[in-house]
Amino acid sequence: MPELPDVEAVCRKLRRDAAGARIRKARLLRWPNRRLERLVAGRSIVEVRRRGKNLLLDLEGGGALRVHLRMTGNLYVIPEIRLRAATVRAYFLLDDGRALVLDDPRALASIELLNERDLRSLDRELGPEPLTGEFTLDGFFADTRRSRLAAKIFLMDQRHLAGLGNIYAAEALHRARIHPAKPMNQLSRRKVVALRESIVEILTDAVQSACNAYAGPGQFEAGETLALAVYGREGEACPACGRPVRRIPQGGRSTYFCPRCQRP
DNA sequence: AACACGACCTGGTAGC
DNA sequence: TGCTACCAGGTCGTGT
Repeated sequence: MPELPDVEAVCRKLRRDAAGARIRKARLLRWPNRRLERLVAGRSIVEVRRRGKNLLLDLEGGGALRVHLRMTGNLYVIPEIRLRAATVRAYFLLDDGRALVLDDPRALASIELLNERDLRSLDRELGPEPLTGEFTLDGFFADTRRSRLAAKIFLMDQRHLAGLGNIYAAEALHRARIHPAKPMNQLSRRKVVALRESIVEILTDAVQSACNAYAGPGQFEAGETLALAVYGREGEACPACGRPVRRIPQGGRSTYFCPRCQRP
């Protein structure tokens, strides 16, 4: 689930459901942490934000809960505590009887309490947000000149750009017609321009469709999902040229691309 | 610096 | 059916 668009959808939903609520009691089931439980109890959630793939729940009095959903995590508010699910890794009982739940089948998600200094260093460690004015062409281009990393690996490195993952890195490269193994500093300026535009377009669309899809339990679940051109489509026809999509390993993960549209 | 690999976890699915 | 092998949207640490 969670690359930037999915995390953004979760964030918007929580902003609606959790911002303003007071935490009565916190329980971390997967990684016992009495200190955190003690420190957040009684504090209100004043704002919910996203930085890259991190969810930040700002707390009254300073500091924030940082939640990273990793591969399969989800964070949501339910009307009351039904904690049957073995996949519930943490929960926060709210003053009004509802509960904020961190649900994660694979238990890879993480949650921690950050002070103001931690927040600043998190911000420094991450690259620009692709859907804001921080993501400038000049800044991005300059960054690409300093790296010989394969384009796909570069895009997934959160220090260059915050929020892309395996799916949207591959999709953006396909849209910009760039081979995933191309060394970043060998891309022409024209290609970097195209890549930047592709990233913004893809993520904008994906945020839109993620927000529709996550409208809420029971709500219109059926928001049309964003069509992926190459990700997960090994052997299927490239929507642009019809050649079969290929899968290659990169950095221990699968990269999907079209060998005709994306030449080395 | 770049890269390869394993670790963290569980669950779904394809193939035999 | 039951088993195995491999795959999965992310990051971190280690070693070469």
